[in-house]
Amino acid sequence: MPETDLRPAPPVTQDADATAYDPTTVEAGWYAFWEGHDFFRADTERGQAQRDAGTSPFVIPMPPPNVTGRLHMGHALQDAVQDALIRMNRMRGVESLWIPGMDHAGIATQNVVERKLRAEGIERKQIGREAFLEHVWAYVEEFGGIILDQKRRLGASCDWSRERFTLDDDYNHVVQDIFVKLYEQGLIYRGHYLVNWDPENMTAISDEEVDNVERDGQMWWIQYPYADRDGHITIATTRPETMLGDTAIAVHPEDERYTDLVGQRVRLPLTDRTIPIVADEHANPEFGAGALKVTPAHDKNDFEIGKRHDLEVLTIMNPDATINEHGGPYEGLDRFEARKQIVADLDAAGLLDKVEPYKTSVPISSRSKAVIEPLISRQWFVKMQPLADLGLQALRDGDIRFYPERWQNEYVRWLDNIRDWTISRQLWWGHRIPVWYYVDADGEIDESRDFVVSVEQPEPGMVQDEDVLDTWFSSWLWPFATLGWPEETDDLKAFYPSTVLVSGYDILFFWIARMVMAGLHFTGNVPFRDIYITGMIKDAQGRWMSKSLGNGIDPLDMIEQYGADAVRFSLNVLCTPGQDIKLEPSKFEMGRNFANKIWNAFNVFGRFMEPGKDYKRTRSFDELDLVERWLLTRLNQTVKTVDEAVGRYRLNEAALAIYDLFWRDYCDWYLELAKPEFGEQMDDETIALAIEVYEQMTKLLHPFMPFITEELWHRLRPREAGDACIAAAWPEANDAETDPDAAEAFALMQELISGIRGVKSQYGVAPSKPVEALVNLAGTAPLTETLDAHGRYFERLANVDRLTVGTDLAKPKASATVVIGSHEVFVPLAGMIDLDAERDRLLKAIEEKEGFRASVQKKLSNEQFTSRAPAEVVERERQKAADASAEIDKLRANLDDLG
RNA sequence: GGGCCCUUAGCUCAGUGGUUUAGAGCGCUCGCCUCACACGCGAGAGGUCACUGGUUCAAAUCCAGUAGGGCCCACCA
Repeated sequence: MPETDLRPAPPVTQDADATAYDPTTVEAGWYAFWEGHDFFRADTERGQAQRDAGTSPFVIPMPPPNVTGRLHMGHALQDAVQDALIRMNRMRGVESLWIPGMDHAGIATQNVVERKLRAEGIERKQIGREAFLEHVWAYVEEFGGIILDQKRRLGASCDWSRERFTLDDDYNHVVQDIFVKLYEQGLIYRGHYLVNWDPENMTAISDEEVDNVERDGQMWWIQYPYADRDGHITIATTRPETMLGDTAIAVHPEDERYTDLVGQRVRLPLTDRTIPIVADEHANPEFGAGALKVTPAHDKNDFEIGKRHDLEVLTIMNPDATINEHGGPYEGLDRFEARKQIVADLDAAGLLDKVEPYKTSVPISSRSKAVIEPLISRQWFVKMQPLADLGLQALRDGDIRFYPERWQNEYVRWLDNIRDWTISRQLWWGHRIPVWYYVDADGEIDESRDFVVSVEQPEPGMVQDEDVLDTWFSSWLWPFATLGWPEETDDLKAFYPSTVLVSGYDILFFWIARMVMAGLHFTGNVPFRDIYITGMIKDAQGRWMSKSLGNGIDPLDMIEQYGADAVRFSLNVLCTPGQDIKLEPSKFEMGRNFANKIWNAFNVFGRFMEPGKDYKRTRSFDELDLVERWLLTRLNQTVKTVDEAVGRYRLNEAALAIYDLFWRDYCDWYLELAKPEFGEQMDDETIALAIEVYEQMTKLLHPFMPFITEELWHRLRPREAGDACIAAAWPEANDAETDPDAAEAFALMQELISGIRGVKSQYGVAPSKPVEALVNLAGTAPLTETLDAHGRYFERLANVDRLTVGTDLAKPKASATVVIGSHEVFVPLAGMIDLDAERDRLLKAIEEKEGFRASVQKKLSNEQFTSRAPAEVVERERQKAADASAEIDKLRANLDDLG
């Protein structure tokens, strides 16, 4: 063999009894073969040439998985879809690029390493930033990237030569560059604001990283005594501990109960402070006591009220959510401890009016699951409105398109209500914020001097901002940063914008919408034209798969058990765009069984092939046998169906169409007729046709089941070293080899044969027992000839040893009858016919037909229908009624005949 | 509070440019180790397409509403 032939050795032939397909050996070798031949690598020059010629290369940016992640079913689903699209387009001759890579995943990765170090007795803070980051890098070196190998197991044909990591040096540079640009454009600003503070990770997070969870809580009604006279005002709160930071009471300006109290002061219980009562529209007279405690430093609405009334903003918590020095006796207590204590103290002081159960929605950090504490803090933000406008405009202009379309509503809704993005994170693992500060004599940041925004250190001695950027601040650049932007690289010119993004709806806001905005803002172009939203994988009960529930299904277990091809095929069949998938392992049996079918079907002709011989058909289409012309017709129809379905991103429809073609048409009908009898040989012409169609189906199936198809590709014919299924030309529908008449004739024979089989089954005649059959056609001579010439079909498929075809055949005594349209089949069953059973059978058939005819006639008797519906439709209905009548007549005549 | 999705055979789901007798996989029934495949072959049973009303010649499909399930966003403390 030539040196460049990297084909794996064929799997050891299994022994005669073990006929089930074993994917393990077949799937082991081909990935190296593909990679070795560089089939995954997109060629920039070819891509550019295609773009110049007006055809865009086909490009998918792979959603980069977390560097420390493991493959889960969601990845497997999306990869199965993406790889199918990539392979299909590559076979079509479109330069195709699937860009792989990984995300540094700031908080997630830092947490993993922090936990690991803690288990070893090492605290992050003790060893310091630099040492900690060394640990993280070491961890990433050792355990990172496993997920990419797992994708290889699935057969993902991504271009590894273009692999990127969001924390690579050059990527890091791009991120920092972007920060500087946005700052200079006035789209990044720094400020003290109330942010979502995660006390567990001790960092700010964005609004999108907060989940609101409904919980059973309590509402406490608390008395605040007036400062200057007797009595009190009662407020209701779900968070009594925050009262330590109250700086006002608010009542509605038109709330008559309180109008004369506005401007007076109350004594804040448990502290020695007095605070004013202010009038603010935000207080709802209908809710609670109508009076509202105002804690500007720990509540978003209160913060706004505070601004309106120029109230003091008093932060009472430390970053770890313990009470700070403003909490007096409660200093040092955790916020929930403090709550208990404060409630107890209020109760003791007689200031607690009542406590009632109350459902509240609690903000939870999606990262740590800790309860978010709104906290004033100095952070960096991106001003989003100008970017959102771009994103909305792109959709309006039709520059991006969602599949399924309804997801654009979510996209629009989010962008319409866009809020500024908190991008700074108090972490160490991530892209350092490119901002520099002057230091004073004590080495502290000199707040009196302006900071400098710059990638490089502007002056010796300046210190860089300690914080890093939100992970998504790097991910949103993925589609163009991976292609070399901001350099005008050849890759960028050839492969940007990409074609389609395949992702789940869970990251529509986090990632997809932001990529659109970044693409538009920085490159002036959308990052991708199509957005294919997949559903999410759920367990059999419809619950999210999670570690804590232990209900996850590991794709690698499934690959081991069923094979990668089976997993990929099944996932593609199950995947209706935008719809969640309830998954259980048994779902993969469909794919496994199919792979087994494919494998075994090859043997039907494979065992007759001479090694090394290239079988080529010499017969023209017209010279082919009827079933062969039918098969080619079905093949060509299926190619059209597949192309059409894939054009709408309906890979499930495409996969099922090929499945049907292969199993129902090719195996169940064609092969059953093509395979030789007993010890006979298969002639070369038959082998050639069997191979030809099988080869075409191999190509159609390759995007879904790359391994088994590649294996069989090399068994079908002698192949040159570089000849591979992955690089084969995608089938094109051949109208010259499509014969609707043959298809129709064969379809009729299928019905007749099924009818005869049905009679035999009904009367308990063994399928292997030969029977006689008379086909009484409704008077068309050419059809008679056709059927007559193909008695062999009836013999092979229904064991009809004597077939009579005619137009005026008399029904033999003691025959069972099947009526197909206006045609009849008589099956003489002397001695076996059960008159009562036959009568029942015919009666049932009559009943069904009459029901059908009645519904058609009802339509026809409606004058509105006949006058208003298109003539063509009415005619079709008339024909249906006439056909049904003819069939019923035939059935009745046969019934009468029974006596 | 606003919005979206789902409800089709025992189970899991396709199908909604309106018009053949609504499909698949699994399960079920009957018969088959028919020399490619029991991960298989043949033949069957099984559905008033959640409910109500409307539009239409014609509705599983379009519109309105109702019920049940799920999700997203907002959040009057």
